[in-house]
This record gives sequence, structure tokens and C-alpha cells, in this order.
Amino acid sequence: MTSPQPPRRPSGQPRVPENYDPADFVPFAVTVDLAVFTVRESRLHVLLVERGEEPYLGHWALPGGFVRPRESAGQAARRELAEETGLSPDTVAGLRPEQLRTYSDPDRDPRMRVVSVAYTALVPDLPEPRGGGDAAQARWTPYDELGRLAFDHGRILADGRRRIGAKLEYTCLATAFCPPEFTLGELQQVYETVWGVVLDRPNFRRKVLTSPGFVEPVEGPPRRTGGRGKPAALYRAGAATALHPPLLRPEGRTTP
Amino acid sequence: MTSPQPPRRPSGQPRVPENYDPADFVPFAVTVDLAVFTVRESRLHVLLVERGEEPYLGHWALPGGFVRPRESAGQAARRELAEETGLSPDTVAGLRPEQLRTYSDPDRDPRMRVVSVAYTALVPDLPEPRGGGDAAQARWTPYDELGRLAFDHGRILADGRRRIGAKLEYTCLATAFCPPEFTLGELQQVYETVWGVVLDRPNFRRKVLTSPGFVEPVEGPPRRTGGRGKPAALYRAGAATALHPPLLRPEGRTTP
DNA sequence: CCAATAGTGTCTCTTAGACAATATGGA
DNA sequence: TCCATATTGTCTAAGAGACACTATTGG
Repeated sequence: MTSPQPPRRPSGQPRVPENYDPADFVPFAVTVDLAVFTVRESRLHVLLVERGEEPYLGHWALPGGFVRPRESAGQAARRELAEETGLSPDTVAGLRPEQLRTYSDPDRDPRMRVVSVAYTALVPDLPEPRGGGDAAQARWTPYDELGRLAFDHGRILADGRRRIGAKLEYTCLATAFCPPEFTLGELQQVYETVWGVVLDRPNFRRKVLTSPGFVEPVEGPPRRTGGRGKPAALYRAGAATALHPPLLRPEGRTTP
Repeated sequence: MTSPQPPRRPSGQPRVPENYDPADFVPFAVTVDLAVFTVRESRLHVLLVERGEEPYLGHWALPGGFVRPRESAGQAARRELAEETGLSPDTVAGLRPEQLRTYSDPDRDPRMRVVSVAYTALVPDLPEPRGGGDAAQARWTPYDELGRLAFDHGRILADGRRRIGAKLEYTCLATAFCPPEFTLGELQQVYETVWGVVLDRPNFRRKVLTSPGFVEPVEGPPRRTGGRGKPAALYRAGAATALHPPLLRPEGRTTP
């Protein structure tokens, strides 16, 4: 259904004779909220902004904003992501923010009826978002150091984390957390950080390299070192998007 | 973000100096749309209603309706599902309609700005929805005989079908398509119908029976026949919700 | 030489795919 | 009896977990 005129009452007969009540058609505000994840120093981080107004003045919240009159929620999400991260719209388009779910509890905003469409985005380690001489500031926060967030944003983040953990299993999404060229060790770090587990390096390597299109070696013999071990070969993301068979996390836990 | 007052502009400096424009805050109508699937006679069916008004008068559309002032989208979905299928609210609650995604294209409704939160629900083969002496009628339609649907409902159904196909792989959801007691042949039919493939019976059986909590045998020696072969043992849904390891569809295709 | 990280090889166990063979009902 | 479906069993191949071992760098 879609029509805002008298709501259809389509099917048969024994329907409660509740016809159109104008009070049913309340205006909603629609926003997007962004759960932006990255991996920094082997820890999962999320992008938060500090609220500059009531309610929740001074609390941390997800970046986001209103859906404008002529844009879709997805367009709003990409626009906000570019604004918050300072990345170019082109780069942001490549990140393909993905719709997570919509939050519509009637009391989620104390002031009025606000429905929010939440998106997840995975980014490689980025520079700190613009140093804020502004009213409100934005920054990366370790996922496990989150305090109480504004509105239902804590729940949105939890849902987002569960989603990306699941998607690592059966998609090639993990490369989105990495720079354009990366080592298999870095890729493994992504899995270990998001899942909160330790993986066997040889087995991880075998799985990644035998999954067609997951990664492809960077031609030039260039190599790079992370510290003081043997330099690692570099790879970049391949053309595949799905992983078949999937790379299941140990114990098959669905991380609560 | 969530606040409908002046949208926050949280992060740093070089921000386009476009401040709050009251025109940005347009009122939206919010609806829910239901993609209700069932398996009938080895074919996937969806529940459709005929529109009784413009636009798309006489076209088929998904059941759905407005989100009311004091309910969440999920509550609205359960309410509409009960109304459309004639099932009791208790039964509907057990079906756990699941949020699919939100559709927000600015032009998806020609009249005004409507954002719709779509839900999927899987039901066993049900009686035809109330014979309609009413204005509009509702009925089960084979998925592959869909004509052009109202609004973007064709796309919603396609998304819903892809989602349930994927969920069959790693959840025990398939039992939702079956009556309380069912045979393994019926369960296999669900997979074959939704995926559009043919599965090897002995292998399917082994997989289902060795997945702890997927199904449990019905105690009483009661058996039942589907036609003229050997009667099959009956099972009911087990306690598990996830399948580990998953039951991957052949060729690992993600059915486009 | 040692520490640290990258990479190779191997063995085993689980699981899935293919498919033969048997069981049990109705026409 | 034949036919259709259910059920059991076997063989094989792919993939994952465990883990020993080698390679290459910096100190």
C-alpha cells in the first residue's frame, strides 16, 4: 500500500467497521542515521557526533539528518556520509552505504513522530573527521567504549554490527575496511576484529586465495612491512561480491 | 540523527553554508507493505489485493496501510497481516513478519511523499482470503504470473523473494511455510519451490535430520500419505532458528 | 643469533553430492 | 503385479581445522 488518501480496506467482509479516521494519517518526519564502521589499531570504531541541542544535548549520537523533499533515503545517506567523513561524493558512492533497517517506535524521539531509516557503511581507516571548531564535533569511538547514546542509536549500532558480522561470512565486504592495497594479514585483522575471534592464519589465507575473485595480487613485486617481520605481498579487492562457499565464523555463533 | 528541529550540522568546518531551510522538513506519510508468501501446489504464491481507487485503480497491489499515530511499523504490519489473512492476532504474532527494507523514492507515489516500510511474512497454505463481496478483493497469485503491480510493489516482491531464498539457506525458516506437522517431502518442496531447483532427496533428508533442532519427529506412529506412495513420517518444527552449517543452494547462485 | 611476521605443506575429519538399493503403500 | 513415493546406505570429493615447518626481514 502506498496511498495516503483513505486507506484501502481491501479484503473481504467481517472487517471491523473502522473507516477512515483522519487522525490516522499523521505526518511523520523521516531521517536517516548512519552506522559508519572502521577498523583502527585492531579495534572496531564507529563514527559519532556530539549533539548540540536538546534533547540529549551533549550526548553522542549517530551522524544523520533529514531526508529532503526530492531525495530518497539512500541519497540522503550518501549525502550525509560525504558531509560527515569529508570524503568526496565519488568515494562515498563507491562505499555503497547499505540500508540496515527502519526504526519507528512511536516514542523514539520525545518531541514528535520521527521514523529513521538506518544505513551501515564500512570505511577504511580514515583521518579524523574535520577537527571541529564548530558547535558539534565528530570523532571515531571504539565500539566497546560506547556510553549511552542518544535516542535508540545504541540499538542501531548493535544491529549494524550484527549485520556486518554476518555479511563478512558470505560476501567479500571485508575489503571495504581495507585501503586499496592491503596484505592478507590486514584482511584477517578485519575478520578477527569484527567477529572478536582469532583465526588460523594458514587456513584463512587458503580460504581467501581459493575464493575466486575475492582478492587479486598486486602485480609489481612491491611489498610492504607492518613492522619488523617478513614483508607481506599486497592484494587488492577482486571483482566478486559473494563468497561461495562462505567463510563461516568459528562455532557458527551469530554473535549476540 | 533524529531531531526534526534544525537539522544538526555536526562535524567540522568547510561545510556548505546551507543552514536550516524550513522547506527541508517536509511531512511524510508512512505506510507498511506486506509481501506475504506461501507455497501452494508446488508453486510460490503471494497475497495481493485489488486497488479500489486511483491511482492504479483496478491494479493489483500488496496489502498494507498506514502506520497509526501510536504504533510502530512492526505493529502496523502485524495488524494489517491479521486483517488481510483473517488469521488471529496470536497466530500472526507467531509468524513474526520480518522487516524487509524501506522504499522512499520521491516519486513512488504520484500524489505525495510516501515512505513505505516493507515486511515479509511466510505462511502455510491458507484458505483463500475472505471471499470479497466488498469493493476490493484479495487473493493468492502465483509468483510467476504477476502482471504489472501498483507503485513499486513488483520490486518489493522481487526483493522479498530474494531475501527469503537467502534465509532458507542459513535459518530454519522453511518450516514457516509448512503446516504444524509436515513430511520431509513437503519441506523439500518448499526449498525447491522458492529456489527453483531440484534437490536430491536422500541428501536433503540427511541434512535436515542431522541439523540439530531443525525438525523433530512427531511421536505417535501416525503417518500420512500424499497420494499413492509409501506414507511418510511426520515432523514438526524444532527449537532451532539458525542452521549451522547452512544448507546452501546448488551452484551457490544468489538467484537474481 | 633471536624475534617477529609471512608463507607452505600435510594430515584428518566433516560434509555434501551422486547414486544404488530397499521398503511400503495404492491401483 | 506395477508404480510411486519414502527411507537407508555407500562411495567419493571438497573443504575446513589443526598444526608442523620454512622463509625473510630487523635488531
